[in-house]
Amino acid sequence: MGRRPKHSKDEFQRIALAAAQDIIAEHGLPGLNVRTVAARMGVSVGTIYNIFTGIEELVALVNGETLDALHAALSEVPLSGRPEDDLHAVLDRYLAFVAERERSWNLLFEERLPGAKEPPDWYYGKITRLFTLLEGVLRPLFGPGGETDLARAVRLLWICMHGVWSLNARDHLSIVTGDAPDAVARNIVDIYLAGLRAGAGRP
Amino acid sequence: MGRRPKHSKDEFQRIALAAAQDIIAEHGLPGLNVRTVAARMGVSVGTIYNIFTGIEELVALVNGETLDALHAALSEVPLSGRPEDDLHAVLDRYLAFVAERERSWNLLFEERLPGAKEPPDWYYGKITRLFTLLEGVLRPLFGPGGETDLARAVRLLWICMHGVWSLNARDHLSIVTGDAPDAVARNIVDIYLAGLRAGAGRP
DNA sequence: TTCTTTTTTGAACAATGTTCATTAAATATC
DNA sequence: GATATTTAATGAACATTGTTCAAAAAAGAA
Repeated sequence: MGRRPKHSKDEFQRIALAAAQDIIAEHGLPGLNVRTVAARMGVSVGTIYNIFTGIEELVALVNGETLDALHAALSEVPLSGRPEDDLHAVLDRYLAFVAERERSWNLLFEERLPGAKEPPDWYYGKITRLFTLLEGVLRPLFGPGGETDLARAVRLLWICMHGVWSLNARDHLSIVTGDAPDAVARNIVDIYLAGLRAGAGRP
Repeated sequence: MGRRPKHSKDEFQRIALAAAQDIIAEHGLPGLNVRTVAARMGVSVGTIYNIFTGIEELVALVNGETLDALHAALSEVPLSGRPEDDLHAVLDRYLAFVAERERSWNLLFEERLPGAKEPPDWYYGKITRLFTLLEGVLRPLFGPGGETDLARAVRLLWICMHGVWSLNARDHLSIVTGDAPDAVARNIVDIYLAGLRAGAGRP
């Protein structure tokens, strides 16, 4: 009863993801587009649209893998329970991760499509998991009943970090500062942490 | 000895800038492209390339005007010499400005071209002028001889703000937080300021 | 009036995302 | 086994950008 697909949709998505990662590794983000992915998969462009609703979905998949890898990396950092020490330890691993995976990291900060669609549901989960990890680091700074403030503090810090990488990905960070991105990130974390320690972030 | 240009290059640039601003006001950023600008100017696309090296230069012009207007707005805020009060006053004006000019503001955070070229020289000046203004606000927090730290502190805060608007411009802020962008900005400023007051940002 | 020079034009190109009528292959039916 | 049915896969074609450049148009010079 009808032609059988060569691969299931999930298999196809995994193959497309691998193809995208190869392309990014070899040619960087500019080399990533529907046609190159299709060519490397050995299928036609139309097949990409049988698997995904559009290229943005594939990009989300790549970014999902990046977020997973980041979470895995940060999970391995041993924690002491001292927020300052731990946040710095996590920050070091974070910066190493960014340096290791510069190309796919920058894909997190690219907007590729004219029609802005929101990311798939599972994407939020991956972000939330990272926030949960960071909440574990900063929790000692907030008393019991401070979970809301804690959650907010983590997210604000994430947003600040986003500023660094967003500027850096477009080569615009140097308009603002002569410092390297990791130095900027460290500085921000230090000031932010001092602010939290001083009692800010609790309305 | 040759055909006379209808307008000088500078005149043409001003006309193009006005056309671009009209388009942004009427159709938003998605409506802004070489053809719409040319059409509204009543010239052909080729003429755009006689005036500019590419569309990115026109975008820079619009952004330059936005930065000028922001500087003008912030300049009018009366200052007391108390960093916390003054920074909050400036922040209020800043947030009002962003709300007033949401569309052209977001153009600051768009990357339009594949080939990344750096902004023209005058662009740096406009940014620097804003930093100078903010340095005036925060200077009391830094002793004499603290100019380097002061300059850095201002730039770091700018980068953090960039994170807010960069996420917001792509409708991604809601992935991270349920709070509105201006609330996020205020929170960040408060924590950052507390950190500076606590003595962070001085190596 | 004719020629020269310079501006202005807009058709054409390139790169990208996307669609959809057509083709091809696998299974069902006889 | 031959035919019909159904569904995956194809890729030419479209749409939308930014960009180029040979040709046309216009203004002054000869």
